[in-house]
Amino acid sequence: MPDFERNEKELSFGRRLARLGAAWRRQVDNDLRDYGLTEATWRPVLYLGLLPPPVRQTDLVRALEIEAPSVGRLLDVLERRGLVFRSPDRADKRSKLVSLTDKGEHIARQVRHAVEAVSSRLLDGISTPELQACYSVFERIEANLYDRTGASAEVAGGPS
Amino acid sequence: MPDFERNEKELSFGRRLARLGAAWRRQVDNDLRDYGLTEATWRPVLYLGLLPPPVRQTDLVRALEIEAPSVGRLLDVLERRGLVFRSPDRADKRSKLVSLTDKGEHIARQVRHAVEAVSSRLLDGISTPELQACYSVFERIEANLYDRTGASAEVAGGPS
DNA sequence: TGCAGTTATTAAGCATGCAAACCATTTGCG
DNA sequence: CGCAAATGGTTTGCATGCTTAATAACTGCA
Repeated sequence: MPDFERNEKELSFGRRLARLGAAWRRQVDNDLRDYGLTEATWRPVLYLGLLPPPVRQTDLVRALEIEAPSVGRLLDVLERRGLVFRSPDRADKRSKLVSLTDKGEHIARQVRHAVEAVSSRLLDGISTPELQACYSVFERIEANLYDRTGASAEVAGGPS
Repeated sequence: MPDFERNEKELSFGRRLARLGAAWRRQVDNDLRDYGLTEATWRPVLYLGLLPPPVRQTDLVRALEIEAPSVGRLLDVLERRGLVFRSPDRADKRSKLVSLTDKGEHIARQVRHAVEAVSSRLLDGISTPELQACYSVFERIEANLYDRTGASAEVAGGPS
C-alpha cells in the first residue's frame, strides 16, 4: 500500500464510514433494481410500510432524515409510478397524508425483504458483542459531534 | 423511542454508517467554509497535497474514489478559482497533469489541519482497541460485500 | 378576536454523484 | 507493421441531496 494511502486510512475514519454506508446502500439497490426502484426511492416506500398511519409528509421527513423538498420530489415520482397517493388531511389543511397503494404495499414487502437480506448477509460472521462495540463507538462519535456544535440536528435525531 | 425507530435501528447498520459518514464530512466542511471550499471541493486539494507528483487526473480518480467526470468538473471549478492548474503530459498526450498553485498549496495545508482536527475531536475518548474492533468489523463487512458480488469495485479499492 | 410566529408543502436553483457516449491517444498482439 | 482493445478526458443528461424563499394554514397569546 502506498504511503499516502496508509496515511489517509489513519486520518479518515469518517471516509471509511461514508464509503461503507454507500456500498451498503448499493447492495440493497441492486436487489431492488428489478422493481424499478433506483437509489433512494425505496426508502420512502419502506418507511410508509413501517410508520403508523396516518403519515404526513412531515412524518416522512423526520423518518427519512432528508429535507422536506427532497421528500416532496420523491413522492412525486412514486405517485407517478402508482406506488403511493396523497390525500388531504381533514384535521390540518396544510398537510397531506401519504399512503401506499396496493401495488405500493406489495413492493414495500419486497423492500423489507431486500433490506433484511442485505443486512443479514453483510453482518454475517460478526458477533453481537462486536456489533455492540461498534455501536458504542458510534455513540461516542455522535456525542463528540454534538459537543461542539450544540446543534441537535448535526446528526439527525440527536443523542438518544 | 417509537417502535418503528427501534426496528429501523436494528435493521439498518448501514443507515447508521452513511449518516455518521455524512456528519463527519459536514464537520470538515464547516471548518473549511471560510476558505470557500464547499462540500467535496476540498478533497481534491487534500489529495493533490498528498499524492507524489506528477499527478494525472486518473490518479485523482483512483485516490478520490469518484468517477472521472466528477473529478473533471471539480478540477474545472478549482482551476477557475486558481487553486490548481492543468498542464500537458509530455509522456502521454491523452493525459493532463494536475498541480496545486501556490494559493492551492496554502489551502491544502489548511485542509490537512481541518481534517486532522476533526478526526481527533470526533475520535476523542475512543481507545485504540475500540477503534480496532470497529476496523475489524468494517473489514468483515467489506469481505461480505465482496463475497457475493465478486466485483473488486464494490467497495472501491477492494479487499486489502 | 386578531395578529405574530410557527409549521406543512411546494418552487427554484445549486452542488455532487453517476452512467453512457464520444474523441484522441497509446498499447499490445497477430 | 497495423488494427483492435484499453485508457485518459470531456460532454451530456439524470438522480438526489441541500438551501432559500413563497404560500397557505394553524396556534398561542395579549
